[in-house]
Amino acid sequence: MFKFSRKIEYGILALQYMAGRKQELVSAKEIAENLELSFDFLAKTLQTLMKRGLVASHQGIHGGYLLAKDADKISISEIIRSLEKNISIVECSPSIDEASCSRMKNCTIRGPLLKIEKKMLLYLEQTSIAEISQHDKKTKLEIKIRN
Amino acid sequence: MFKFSRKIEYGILALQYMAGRKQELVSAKEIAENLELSFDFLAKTLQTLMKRGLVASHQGIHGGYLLAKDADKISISEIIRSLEKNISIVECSPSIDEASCSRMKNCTIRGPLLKIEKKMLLYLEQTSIAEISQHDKKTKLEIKIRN
DNA sequence: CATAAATAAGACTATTGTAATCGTATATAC
DNA sequence: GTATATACGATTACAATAGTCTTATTTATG
Repeated sequence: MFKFSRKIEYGILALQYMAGRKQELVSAKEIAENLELSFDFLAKTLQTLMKRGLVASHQGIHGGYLLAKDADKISISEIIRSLEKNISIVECSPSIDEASCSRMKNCTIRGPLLKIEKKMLLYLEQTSIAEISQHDKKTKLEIKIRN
Repeated sequence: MFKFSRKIEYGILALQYMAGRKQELVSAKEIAENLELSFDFLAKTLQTLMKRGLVASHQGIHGGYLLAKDADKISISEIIRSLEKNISIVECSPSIDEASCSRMKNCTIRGPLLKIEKKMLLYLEQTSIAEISQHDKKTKLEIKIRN
């Protein structure tokens, strides 16, 4: 549990890449080659981000993608929410009814867990693509995401 | 992604239950019946928590489990670390070598992600079973964890 | 000492979610 | 009209989690 999925990884990497080329159309192919990502998987990820309004696309020859808004307005939280069905750490939403969970009436831990979740999501909300890039430029960390 | 696994759910529920019966031996059967959990799955979870030193066990008739330390000394983070292989949100550890990831040399996001991770884990570290129980007594939230 | 009730532990299967791949359609610059 | 790009659905492969079952071991107690 608790791993960032490859979708999220690809999303963050691609958006960050695009942030470095403001306003320019960047093709999925270029991103995949430069970051050594699977083209197929990246393409699908970018298409999802497009549907969710994080990036804009342009079809046809010389087409590609660009950020739909400033990098400092795109939070990690928003990326996750765009790519995953559900960002919450607990499966039950506030709107769920009693029939779907027998523990409903006297569950003792959901409240506290939602509090934890709120804190974690707040931080993800506060961290933007711009910040990540900034951080990177400063520290020049050499690290990897996945084997 | 980002869901608490059933193991974690069971661990938190069981530890909280045991916290309410300080020093007493509580059988897995009792916990399973009262919280309506799968006995098999709970038993396995408790055995793991025992190996990790979070609970102590007593075999034989009238046997059971009890907390190995005070409820305010058991953090959510510790529970997760005890039950999952790896709590980190990124798969690459600081000790990993370049051969295992081609992006190693110029990965731009791991540093920032580790920073995010550190923040989240800090909060999980700061939240104890005792706090969760406390929270519950105050608020009497009626919620559930899973369908 | 026999028995019942409890934990300990490993093996196995099922289910689910994620990742990866492929084929085809559509748009568009030239 | 062709080459190159995105759009999108279908399908397969794989891995992690969840769930089940069996057997062994421990121990209080009559």
